Amino acid sequence: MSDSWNLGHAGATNVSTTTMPSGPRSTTTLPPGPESSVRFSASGCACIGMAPSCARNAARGSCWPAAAYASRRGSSPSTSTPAPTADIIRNHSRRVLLVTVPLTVHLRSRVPVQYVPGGVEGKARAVDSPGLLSHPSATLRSMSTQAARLSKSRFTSGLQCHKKLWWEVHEPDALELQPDKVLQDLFDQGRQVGEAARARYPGGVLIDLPHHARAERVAATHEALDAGAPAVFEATFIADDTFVAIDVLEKQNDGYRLTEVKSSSSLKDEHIPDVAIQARVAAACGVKITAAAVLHLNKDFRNPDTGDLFARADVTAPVAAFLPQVPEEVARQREMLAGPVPDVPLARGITSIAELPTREKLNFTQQRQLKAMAENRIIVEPTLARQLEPFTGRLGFLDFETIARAIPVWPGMAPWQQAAAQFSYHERQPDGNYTHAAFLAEGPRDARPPLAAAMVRATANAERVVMYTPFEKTRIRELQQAVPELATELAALEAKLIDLHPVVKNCVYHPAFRGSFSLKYILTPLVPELTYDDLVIVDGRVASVEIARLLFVAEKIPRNERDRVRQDLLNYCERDTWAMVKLVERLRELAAR
DNA sequence: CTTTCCGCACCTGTAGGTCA
DNA sequence: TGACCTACAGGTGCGGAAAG
Repeated sequence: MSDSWNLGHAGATNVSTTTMPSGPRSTTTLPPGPESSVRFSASGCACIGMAPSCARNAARGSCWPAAAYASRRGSSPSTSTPAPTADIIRNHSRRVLLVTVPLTVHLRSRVPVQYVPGGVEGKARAVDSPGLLSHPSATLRSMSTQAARLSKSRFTSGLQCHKKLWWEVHEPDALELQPDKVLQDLFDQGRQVGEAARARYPGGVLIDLPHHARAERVAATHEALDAGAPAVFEATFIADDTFVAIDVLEKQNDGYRLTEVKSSSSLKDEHIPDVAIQARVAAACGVKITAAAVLHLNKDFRNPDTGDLFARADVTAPVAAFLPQVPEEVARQREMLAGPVPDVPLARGITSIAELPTREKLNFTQQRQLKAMAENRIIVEPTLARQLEPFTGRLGFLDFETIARAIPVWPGMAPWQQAAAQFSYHERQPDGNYTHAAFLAEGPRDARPPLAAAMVRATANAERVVMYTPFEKTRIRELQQAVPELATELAALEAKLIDLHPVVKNCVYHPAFRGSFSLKYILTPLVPELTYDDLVIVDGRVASVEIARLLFVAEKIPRNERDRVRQDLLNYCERDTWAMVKLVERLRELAAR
């Protein structure tokens, strides 16, 4: 069974930083009684303990049980005495560790229906006629324009987790539900992609009315369809309390093709229910949907105009197969929403290290982690000194911040491709002092050539250049393509790179790492005197969004704010490389003890 | 001599962690 | 949102030993 987990943030029982005033904590404990008893068994499956349930803040990680079951593998039949096996999953929203163990306990909890990717082929016959997504026996109340409680996004949200949906409907203004800068940017990228897609449909009519003007939108959609528009953008329908706005509804022979525009660069399983709810509602409103498609970004497109920006994937068959489940799920969600907040366990499993089965086989890193937690102290392997040996001589420390746009902005770039737009570089001089060099792109022009030139110049004298995880290495390799005139120098720089991440992972564990070896997690335990507390930007993803804003919408930002953000970015990136400097110093001390 | 089994090395697909 | 890397599981193919 899988050893590919780490002990995660187990034991960190209350690491949530969000406030949950009326939050789900009350549902996090296993009810007393036989359900909470635990015993091992060779067959059957149940759990130890119970993890905090779905937070109303959008847990983009999977809700139980999909993730738990997806990650479980069958136990080997060849093993005569099967050892208890454990799968551990992490609740991304709250960073709580979960383990499921094959046991024989049954929980009362209801198992929500989940869309099972790949499980749809055999059900295609459930649809009335091949390729016809409209359902003649639709029982939905057609064309209702009263307050719709569900929507496409709410439906897909509910498919993931009923409790998540409940909070989104009943407390939409909750702090945790407000999109942060990074999510806001993601939405914005999606909107830009949606708008770009419209260029493909000449003569298309946009339902250009406010989102809340439901009745007017529905009426305008009808009008456009009746007028014979070749395509309608944001075509709006309401049925059975569910509101949908279809990205593109395209006239095709005797019916319509429904197209959902996605900013992703591939078709995903989760797109199917997304399209299905739209098809269902439109069909219930009397629109004959004969085909469904997802229009996503094309990985092979290159800025400015090589290939097609979009790729079309026909999803008629999988959507048709999923369709029969939609009305039932809509009904379940509406019923659930009418009641109190549902008791949905996010996952079941072990929530503390103490509960970990002792026979569980662990790899070296896990064993070290367990030992460190048991003894509540830092553990340093004797091999650390040896592993630090390459980190000598004239050492450089390099960190990038990048931009990644859905619709590529610089020559030769693909959708979502990351490109370095900023770097920070510290270099240890023979006298023991450190020099610093930095670069931050300015203006919409391709930043890679000047960045590469500045970086090549700054790193020329270094013998080795330290990075944390091979992210920088990959970007430098890409720069060789983007800036061919410096390819040789960039290749030389690439050859100097050494990674500090495996050194920490293989040699050091501190209980305060909380299961992670990312720089942000290990820094405070190892170098407590260095913090990010005085900085405005403390997260690479935020930095990335801010750089993009600075470069591409600069004219909308007041001059003084622009200067301030630039300084925030420079401070953040410099702190990251300085953190690596201090980290190496600290590791040396630990190795010398 | 052939067949069968086992351990081992190697390959491939997948999941999780990490970066932005 | 993507991509990379790593670890692991599971499959395959090989050689050698044991069994027939």
